[in-house]
Amino acid sequence: MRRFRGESLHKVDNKGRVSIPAQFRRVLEESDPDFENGINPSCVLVHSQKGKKCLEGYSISSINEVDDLVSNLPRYSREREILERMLNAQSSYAQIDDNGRLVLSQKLRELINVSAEAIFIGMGDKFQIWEPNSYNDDMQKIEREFEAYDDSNNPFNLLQSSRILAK
Amino acid sequence: MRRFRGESLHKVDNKGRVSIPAQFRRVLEESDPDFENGINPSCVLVHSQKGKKCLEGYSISSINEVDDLVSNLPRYSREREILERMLNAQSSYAQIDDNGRLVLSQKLRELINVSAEAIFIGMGDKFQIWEPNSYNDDMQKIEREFEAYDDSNNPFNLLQSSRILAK
DNA sequence: TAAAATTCCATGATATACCAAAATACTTGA
DNA sequence: TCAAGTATTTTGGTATATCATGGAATTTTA
Repeated sequence: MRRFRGESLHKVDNKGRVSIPAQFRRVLEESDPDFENGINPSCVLVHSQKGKKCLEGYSISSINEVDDLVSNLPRYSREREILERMLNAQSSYAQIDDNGRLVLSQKLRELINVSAEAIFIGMGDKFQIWEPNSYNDDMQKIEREFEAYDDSNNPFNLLQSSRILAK
Repeated sequence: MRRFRGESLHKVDNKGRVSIPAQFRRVLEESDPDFENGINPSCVLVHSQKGKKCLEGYSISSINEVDDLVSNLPRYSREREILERMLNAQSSYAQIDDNGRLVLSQKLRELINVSAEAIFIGMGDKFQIWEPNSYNDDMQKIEREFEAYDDSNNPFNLLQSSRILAK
């Protein structure tokens, strides 16, 4: 599976239109069955936690993966109700236009405080959309947090150990 | 399968007419066999859950799924009797008109305390209709409930853990 | 026949599709 | 390695279609 990688800054016009980074588009195309039929690919934008100043963009196959897990929970369970509210109620389809853009509604722009520019961040099987300054703040926060670890409990160790366990 | 996503606020006129969010209509069209024949799609409105001040709208295919589950229970069991009452007796067909609206009868409006406005909430394979203030209250309740979870039993873990298990 | 419900029509607002220029990246040949 | 030509991406502007909504006309019901 192709992954979302890298950072990419884009203009947002007054209608909310933004270009999706071309490489991201390749990922979305690869995982949207509609694309086969000559239709522009879609993605799903999720704003899961209030106070979180970014949107998360999922390819069709990765959002399906998440939704299928939710659908496997008992239909009228409280956990399912909560997850549907957090994931489905706080999300929207976004179809890419012929020029490779999607539109962020007024509401979405306000949620993440975006006006003239937005930055796209590759996160593997999803990507994030931030107002550039908010992103810098968040990135600094993450870097500080990372530096505070010592060698023994560095997050990278988690990769190392599960790899060993797997073999 | 296309899913109901997002929140959408609509006017209700004094005859009880409300527009269904256009994206919701697409979902209903996709799953109503009648739509093929040029007929406007229908949905089923259920108002069963105790104390819950909302209606739940099902697409034809998802209400069928629920009905099939009920049908699998022993024909004369008490549980089945109860569920038929809650799901079938407390529900109604609603056909969408040419302008994409449905009408909420006086009775339904009173049940959920709706007058001038109603908000539609995407919940995956169904949607909910709320009086806007009631919805805000309910959403706050869910957020508080969500925050009260600790890392070990957060509902999102249900997704995460099964995802790892699957691999 | 009056009230209620449904269908039909009209319109401003919103969102989508279409076209085109500017900017960037890629290819190829010397 | 460079440079010219080509293709792709990003971006702006405009036209078109769809949506949400209100009101009138028609049908149904009691």
